[in-house]
Amino acid sequence: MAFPELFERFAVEVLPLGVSDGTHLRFQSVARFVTARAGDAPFRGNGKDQIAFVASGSTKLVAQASQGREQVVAFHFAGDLVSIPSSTAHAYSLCALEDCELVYFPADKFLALAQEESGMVAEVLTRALRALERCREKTVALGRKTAQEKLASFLVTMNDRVGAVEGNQQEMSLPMSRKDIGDSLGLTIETVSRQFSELRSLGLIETQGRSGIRLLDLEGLKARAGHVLAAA
Amino acid sequence: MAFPELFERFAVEVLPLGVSDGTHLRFQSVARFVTARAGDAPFRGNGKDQIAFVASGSTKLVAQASQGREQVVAFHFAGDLVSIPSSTAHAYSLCALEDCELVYFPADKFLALAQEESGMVAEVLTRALRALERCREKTVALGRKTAQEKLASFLVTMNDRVGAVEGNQQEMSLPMSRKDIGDSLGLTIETVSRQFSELRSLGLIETQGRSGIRLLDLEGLKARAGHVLAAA
DNA sequence: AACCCACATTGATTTAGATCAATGCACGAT
DNA sequence: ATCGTGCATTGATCTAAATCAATGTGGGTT
Repeated sequence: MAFPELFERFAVEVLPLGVSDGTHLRFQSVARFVTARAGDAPFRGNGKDQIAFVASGSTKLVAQASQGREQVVAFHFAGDLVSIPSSTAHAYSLCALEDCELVYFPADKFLALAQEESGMVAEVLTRALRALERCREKTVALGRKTAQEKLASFLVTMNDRVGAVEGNQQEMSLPMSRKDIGDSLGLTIETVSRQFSELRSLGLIETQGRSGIRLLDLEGLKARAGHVLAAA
Repeated sequence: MAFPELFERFAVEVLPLGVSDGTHLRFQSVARFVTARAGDAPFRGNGKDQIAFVASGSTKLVAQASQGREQVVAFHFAGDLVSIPSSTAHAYSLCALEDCELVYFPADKFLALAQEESGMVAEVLTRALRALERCREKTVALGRKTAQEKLASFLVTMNDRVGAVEGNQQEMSLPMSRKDIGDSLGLTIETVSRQFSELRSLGLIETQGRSGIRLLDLEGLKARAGHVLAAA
């Protein structure tokens, strides 16, 4: 995709309707366009906060802990806006799961420009609150769930986010490896694999190759995910 | 504290300078004022997102998982703004650690009003991004750290947030119990207690009664926290 | 179509932290 | 001041998941 088209995709998703041409142009002038191959880490924390828009493909935001341990903090798909912090207790890097097209902005300039258009800050705020909500749900899983509950809730969440394949509502193709899933759920590859096998033998899922997954019993999975809905 | 004073504290902290009188009044008209005693859960998820401002005291945001397991998603102190989600996979409740004064807003009305003043949305966005950053750091701890690293990073973080007692930079009084700390770090009370003892015997901290903690060696604690800073 | 290699699965063993069980102590109530 | 209760500490045992160790397999490459 050519750069102008890339930026247009960002504009359509994130800039509110009726944004002024001036703002539009100023955003474009601070944007940096990057294409990344699967496995690349096009961005590493470099002391300045950044904001990335995922125009196509999918990414993971990874934090490094000591001794080579890694924690996947979030996965992102086309249309997502990612805030990448830099002055935190852990180094973060954004990493492509599949080939990706990304639009980068320095966070300070992005936020300053956003303030020119009131609807724009609101849009970014909405997205930030959604990201916060997802992060909190992940916190619950990491802190208080068993391996099986973690994987079950992961699959239910991903089913919502990556959407259906070829019309079947409960069929999806996951771009991340077992290692990525483990690093996201605080588990090892082996435990993830064993839980996949377990869910398979319980008749809740079917796998096809390395990335194909069909949820045979969404309600059953939710029941095993340890969710507790708010009382009405 | 009387309600007008309570609201004023919110206005000073969150409303940007020079906000119009009209907006100021409209905010006040949708606000609900609540005082809570230590241990109270003045707010339980009820189907509508809410925003709470902590005027005084401190709170925890707790998510329920199945079988009575609880995860503390965040702690809050005077001056903090909390977003309380409702339609998530887990039921959340805000709970007072000490006697508290709170100002509640329905999230939809709060956000609509915020858009009347561009600086206001920006302020809320800044706070949301800070909350997101904290939540991500917590994710790293929960997913990839040992009990000792979890407690060490918790203490370092709290030292930043609750600040100093009586001039001593590294002395603080924590409002939360061992149970709360465990529910925040994904550990049991016993493990938290054992790690307190361990850090004590390593000469890194000193405890005084149930809530007093002195960090004797902040650098030593950070070294045991498993942090990995971004390379310059 | 056959090959290769990284990824995934399965099995055996170990271990960090949970659970079960007393004991100790802080701090508010009397 | 003392008392009693709930919180914290310490100890013994158990277990879910990690680690160590092969073996299998999907999917890209030639």
